Amino acid sequence: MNRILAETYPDAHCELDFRNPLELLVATILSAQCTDKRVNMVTPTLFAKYPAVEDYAAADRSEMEEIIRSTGFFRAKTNSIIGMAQAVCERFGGEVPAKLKDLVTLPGVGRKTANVVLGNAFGVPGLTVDTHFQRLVRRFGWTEETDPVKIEHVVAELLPRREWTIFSHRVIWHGRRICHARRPACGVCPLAALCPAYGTGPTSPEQAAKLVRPGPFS
DNA sequence: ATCCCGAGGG
DNA sequence: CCCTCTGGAT
Repeated sequence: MNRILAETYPDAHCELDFRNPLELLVATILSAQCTDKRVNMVTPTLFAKYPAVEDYAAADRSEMEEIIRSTGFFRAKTNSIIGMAQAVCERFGGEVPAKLKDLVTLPGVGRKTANVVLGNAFGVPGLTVDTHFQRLVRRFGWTEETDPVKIEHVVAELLPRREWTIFSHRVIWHGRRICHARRPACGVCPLAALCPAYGTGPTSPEQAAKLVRPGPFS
């Protein structure tokens, strides 16, 4: 399963734009229930206006809400970003912490967001169990669990630690392109022969081909 | 379990 | 109209 995904998505990587851990943390908070593409449309303006943690911590709420409005949940996300920044300044000396235990104490930062930052900004292997990941590993038949933490532990047992971050990206890319929540493109899926959920979506190649969403390296 | 919330696809 | 998009806090 992992081998085929690796061959299909040799260039899988984090698609959020960022230049440092703080920017990735902010971008990941914004990515909740929103496409990465949409996040990348607002972060250039956001990062220019708030270059440092101190700038977020002192930000005007309505000004920030205006910038991130199109990502949805904009009031909650503004509170999370400002609260996160204040906590980083007060409790971590202005540096984004590089430990899961510390990251999840920040407002608006859960286990999934923390693992994204660890894996992509700090080089610490982590499984990012998001909505795609949950759906896919269950369709693969790897687990029946619905609790993200349990799913994370099950998958951690099945893969070498060094594969955790890249595997998460491959799964997410596959979920975006082919294995959609609604009508997965089973007819053109490279995992079809191995997948217990084959048939969830259209199995004819012609029908399925119409459902494929082109990715950056399609 | 429910709320937060906008944008795009079917 | 409905559902879904790299969730987290209450």
